[in-house]
Amino acid sequence: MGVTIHDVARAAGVSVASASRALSGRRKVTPEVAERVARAVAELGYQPNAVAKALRDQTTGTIGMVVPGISNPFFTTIVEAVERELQKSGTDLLLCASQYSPQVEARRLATLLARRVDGLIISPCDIEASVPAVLDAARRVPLVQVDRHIEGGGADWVGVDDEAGVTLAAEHVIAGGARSVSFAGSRLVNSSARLRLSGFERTVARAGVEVLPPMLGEFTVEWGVEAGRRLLDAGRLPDAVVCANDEIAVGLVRSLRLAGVHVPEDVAVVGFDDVGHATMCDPPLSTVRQPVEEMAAEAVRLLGQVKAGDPRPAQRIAIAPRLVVRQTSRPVTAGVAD
Amino acid sequence: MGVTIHDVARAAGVSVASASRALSGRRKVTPEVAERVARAVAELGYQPNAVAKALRDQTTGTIGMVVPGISNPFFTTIVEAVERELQKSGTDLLLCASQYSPQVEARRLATLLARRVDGLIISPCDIEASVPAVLDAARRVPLVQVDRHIEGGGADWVGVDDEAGVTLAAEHVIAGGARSVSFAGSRLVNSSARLRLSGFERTVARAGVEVLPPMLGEFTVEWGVEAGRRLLDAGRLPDAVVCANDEIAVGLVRSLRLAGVHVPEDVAVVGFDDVGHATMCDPPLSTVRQPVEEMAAEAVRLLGQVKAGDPRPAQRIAIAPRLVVRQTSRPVTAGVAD
DNA sequence: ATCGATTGGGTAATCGATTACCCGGGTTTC
DNA sequence: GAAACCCGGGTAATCGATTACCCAATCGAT
Repeated sequence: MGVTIHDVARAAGVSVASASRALSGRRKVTPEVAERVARAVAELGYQPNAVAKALRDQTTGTIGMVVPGISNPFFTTIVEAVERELQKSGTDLLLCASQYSPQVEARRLATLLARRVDGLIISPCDIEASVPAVLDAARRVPLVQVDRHIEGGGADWVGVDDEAGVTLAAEHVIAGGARSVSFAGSRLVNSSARLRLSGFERTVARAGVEVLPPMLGEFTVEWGVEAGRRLLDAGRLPDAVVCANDEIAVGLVRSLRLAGVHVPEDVAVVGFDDVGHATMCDPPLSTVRQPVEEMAAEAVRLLGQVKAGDPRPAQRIAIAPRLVVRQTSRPVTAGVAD
Repeated sequence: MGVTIHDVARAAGVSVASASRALSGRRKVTPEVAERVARAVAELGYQPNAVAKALRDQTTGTIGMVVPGISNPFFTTIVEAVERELQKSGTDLLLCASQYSPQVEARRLATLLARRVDGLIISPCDIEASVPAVLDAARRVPLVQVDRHIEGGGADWVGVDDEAGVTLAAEHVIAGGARSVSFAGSRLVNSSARLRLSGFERTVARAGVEVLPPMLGEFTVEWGVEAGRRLLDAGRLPDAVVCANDEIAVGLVRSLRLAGVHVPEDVAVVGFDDVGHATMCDPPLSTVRQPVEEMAAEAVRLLGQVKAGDPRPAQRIAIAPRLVVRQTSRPVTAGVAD
């Protein structure tokens, strides 16, 4: 079924070396040979076997990527950006989803390594449980983490400055007049969840506003809805809620409005990520924009620099996020606050 | 850097054949040998090279999947379902996005074939332009199309019965009292776009209601918004709009409501797909549910049956969709319809 | 005691592309 | 005119895992 370079060489009446050289152009051949090889290739429909090439060259021209889930638009946005970036160097992407499970994640890493990817980009699903698999992989091939990261400084990382992001969000609602604030986030199983909460707490403490206990669940719309319900049940609403991502914010806004609460008049809401659906929800969501394109470019660039098991101290590149004020928070114009 | 089975054999003091047999269990070895090989593997951190295995076995244990884009939640849902299904047989998925471009699609297919995937699952982005690449690929490896398909019967296909789906949607709004209807869909570059329009036209013609000219753009929220604007500009609204997917429906509902039009009282809207955001938009969207999980299972099953370049006539498996009535259309209760 | 069968282990071929190495013929240079 | 050099082409080693094939040892049966 497979036509090999031997078949091409035979059909062209030359040796496999000549055929290979004619195809790769890595050594000169006479126009005559080039011509006959080209004709043979066309006739036989020859397509080089990348598996054999990979074995011989000890490089596959692929990099593996592991993200928690591909139904989360934030991750698909990163994936697309990474793919675009890799395309420039003719590298292919092997994409895997860990399904938010450290066990699945470890298996995915193992098969990617078995397939001898030239590098790995990963967003580890658990700040603690992902550690051994990630460090082990980093020892074998160049690896960079993107967005989420494991604890300790064992591997390079590119992401947004989470703490700076929530600080922007919190200061924004406080500047808009909020005197009591709450936080709707995720259980602290990954780095984003932790840093966004800690950044929030630090900022509000400094500002001296009243802080309601944080609500921690999942990074989903459903959890946002549930968080809204809890606020309503508590009988007293904060002036503003800072959310750890857009999904939560969307759910929160929906459940508040369903109960007749006005957003942003009664409660201001700010999300995080600004991918996809922030603009299309109603009203459009104020949020903190992650510079996904830059992160992807930076991750790929960094991947090209790191070597497997490099003893050099790991780099952490935190890109500054940007606040995007839409309609779930009060715009701050000089002197208008409150 | 790479530890091979030779290293393991040496460390265990046995031949590579014994090491290989101890690992695969495909022939018996003495407990003594098994034990020493196991210890050597653990000590050296040996991990079999899947590239070499693939070359030798002439099978990679991977199948390739090409979808138009991974930011479309419908495709990611299918991808996840396929991945789950393949996991059962230990097969890995190589996922590629064609970015809605037949050229990119052809390139992706070529690299997947070069990497010697054992099979292909594809949702071709263009009903015409995708034909040569898809047929060529089908000649080389087992291939099944999912959801979208190319024209002509050249390759197997699994998907939803698009015409039956829009028929359900159209009959539903007509039963709900609509006397004038419109269709918001996509330009006819792929099979879904064509079949959904033709199914709509057939149904409304049969029902004898007034039909406004169809609006054809993209499968996006933005186009839905634009379609809503066009309806408003036209000065006269239909009683119902059937949309070719949920994104369009979401955008349409938003732009109508923004203009003060009541949904479903003034205009009923029905979408198509029922993945992800149909439930979380406001109000929740009535739509036609695609049985994604079944489609994925069926596609994988079919892939296991087809052989490359099989002269057997291609199969087309159309799964029946189901109407899900939520709140953008009037529920039909006996005797209540207008 | 001897012959055939069984069992477990080792050697080397295999998959397909690349390339180190070698060779022969033509040029150039002193 | 001979030595040194290119230049283009061919042969075979290489990457790592698997396994066809061969061999020696052991066992059971006659």
